[in-house]
Amino acid sequence: MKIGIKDIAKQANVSIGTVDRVLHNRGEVAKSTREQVLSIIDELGYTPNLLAKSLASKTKYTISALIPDPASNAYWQKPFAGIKAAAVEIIKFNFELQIAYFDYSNENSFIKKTDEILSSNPNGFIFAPVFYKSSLDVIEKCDQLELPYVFIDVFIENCKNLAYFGQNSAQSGYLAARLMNLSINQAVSHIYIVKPLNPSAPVYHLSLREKGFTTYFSEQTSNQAILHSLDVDISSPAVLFESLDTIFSSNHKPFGLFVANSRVHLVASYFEENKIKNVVLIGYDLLQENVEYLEKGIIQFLICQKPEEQGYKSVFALFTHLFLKDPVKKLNFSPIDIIMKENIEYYKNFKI
Amino acid sequence: MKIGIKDIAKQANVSIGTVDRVLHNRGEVAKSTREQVLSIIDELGYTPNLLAKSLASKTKYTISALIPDPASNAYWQKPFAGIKAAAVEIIKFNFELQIAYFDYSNENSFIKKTDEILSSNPNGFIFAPVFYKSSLDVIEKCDQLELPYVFIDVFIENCKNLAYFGQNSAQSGYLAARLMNLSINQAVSHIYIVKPLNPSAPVYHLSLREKGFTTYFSEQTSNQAILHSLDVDISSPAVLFESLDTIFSSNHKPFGLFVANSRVHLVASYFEENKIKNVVLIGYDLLQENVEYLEKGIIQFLICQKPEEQGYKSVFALFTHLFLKDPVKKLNFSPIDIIMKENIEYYKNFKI
DNA sequence: ATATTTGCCGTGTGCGCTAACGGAATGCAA
DNA sequence: TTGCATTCCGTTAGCGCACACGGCAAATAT
Repeated sequence: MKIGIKDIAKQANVSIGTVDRVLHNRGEVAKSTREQVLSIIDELGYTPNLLAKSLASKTKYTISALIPDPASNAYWQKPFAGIKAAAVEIIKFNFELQIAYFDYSNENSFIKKTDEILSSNPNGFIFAPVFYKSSLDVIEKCDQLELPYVFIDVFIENCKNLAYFGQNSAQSGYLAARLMNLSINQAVSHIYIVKPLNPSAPVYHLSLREKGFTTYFSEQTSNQAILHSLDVDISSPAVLFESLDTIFSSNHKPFGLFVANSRVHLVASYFEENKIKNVVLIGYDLLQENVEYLEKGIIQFLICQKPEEQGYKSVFALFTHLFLKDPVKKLNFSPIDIIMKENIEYYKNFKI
Repeated sequence: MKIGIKDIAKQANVSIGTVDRVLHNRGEVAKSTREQVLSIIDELGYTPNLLAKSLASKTKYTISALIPDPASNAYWQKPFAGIKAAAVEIIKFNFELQIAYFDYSNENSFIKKTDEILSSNPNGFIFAPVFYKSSLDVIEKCDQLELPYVFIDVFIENCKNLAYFGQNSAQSGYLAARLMNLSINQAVSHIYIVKPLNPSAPVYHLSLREKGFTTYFSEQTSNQAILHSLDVDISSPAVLFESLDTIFSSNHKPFGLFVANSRVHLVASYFEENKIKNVVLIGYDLLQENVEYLEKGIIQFLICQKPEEQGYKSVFALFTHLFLKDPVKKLNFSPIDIIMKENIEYYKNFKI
């Protein structure tokens, strides 16, 4: 027997109107009766019927999301998908989702879009604070407006953000190193840490992942690995291939390559073209191209951090905060999935 | 502007009562008006408001679940948790969940419980068909009663089950073998496949996992592994330890052990007690004990197949079938997660 | 003294839908 | 013609809640 607003009204000898007023802090109720009602609510353990609530409620919520343009950044299609999936689920609770994009290598586009969003007065804001300086401005404005905001993918410390959904980048690099080390069976192995990125784009995850990777090997006592770091420009494939040529023609022949982001497929295409075998290749994220190279056996390991889920959960964090008014966990790291040829099959499709 | 039952009533020049009658096939409506209403529903793309629907609806659904007793089988606490989590989510849609248990090593308890459940006339049935023969009887009865049923954990072919949620056991064994092979760096390596089970309990997954494991090694051309199979009785630790003693004192010293179910912690405790190091130990499932041994470095890999999720999704399959009347995917394999010391942290807590 | 404000509270309507009830129209038998 | 099923359909009362409205008393003003 589920108890409702009517039951507590009867218990308190007041009308449901009064109960409703104390539930929503809409004032106009004597302190004594207010406390009376409150105690009965507590005693009977009343929880509102969310169905009836959103059916009767006229208040609409709009939440805005700002992420790098998925059209020009394959990785961000994943959080994007998650956000959209969450959007359709909460539309029935009078929630509307507005998604905007910025150019990943253009800070001004980020600034411009945030201005637009903030002036549209949303009830919640999800964004990827990839540009540190500009993000601090945004954060300050949000705090002033008392607008709840959620970080996705990138974390900035000491903020009043409602939540963060992303990865533990250093730990994933650490794990990648463990996997690389597992594969080592030579006396001396040259390992390359490849950091592929466009110039002027932020490098947040890259350096953290590298750090985790090197940390692992520095902890190994019987260390047979020699680590090299290699920054590559991927604005054109030719430039990338050239960089890789220098490695493979050096006298420090690579035993393995750790590519610190989702562009590992570019390196894999180099492997394929040059028929390179028996070199361990580890990278990130289940982009279609990466999946294909994994299945071909050119990539050995992909590390995946459920980016769809991050998008999905970001939206739901705001939903639970705004609608359910329940507390939200602030720091949320995704699981670090290890994907190999043998278990890729069941990770292909995103489902919640 | 969301369109509702009222809108289509107006369009069709009938009352909402009539519209409701055609929507629910409750008869008492002339064929001509029925078709008229139907075409308008189609034209306007009407989708019912589920909130209002379940708020107004008086029909209750009860779905029953029958699984091995979680109290005496640590693994089954996971699907159990998932089932319960799903139960609280659909309670607001007038769904009630009744969970019953049977004794994993007692077929009669299974038969008895299924009888009880079927005579209680539930609207849906989730069960683990671990006993093949008895399960066939249950399936036949369900088909007669036109009661939708979902298999969890164990799959029986050629049935009209609504769905199956479980693992691809052979593939997970195959993956385990790959991981074992990764770790091999000796010329000749003795690998033991350990199958721990109580006598008289079914062995469904065990043999499939073993098969997958051996298949992998049979496919390797440069095979340095010699496989041994070992059945052990875990009704008492002493018996298990004795079996392991014979292995470790043999002249086929193990390079690695693949324990084909969640009892790997028992083997790990043997390792700990006998200070066995540098032997690769691979097992299944994130039981608390297993997690501890993984973190201690005694277990190298745990393979996990999201058992909570299987329970959760089984319930939701029935929900979508009964309430949403949407189609349900029949065959659902869980992802095969590879868990190591370095990524265990983010798999510990079950969350949907 | 009456008029007006203020604090506090109950009532009523409706969100979109379900399902019982009852009524009008038709058919058929007495 | 009357009586009584049968077929078809409209009306209505909720489901639990939000929120506007109005009302009654006490407090303050004129």
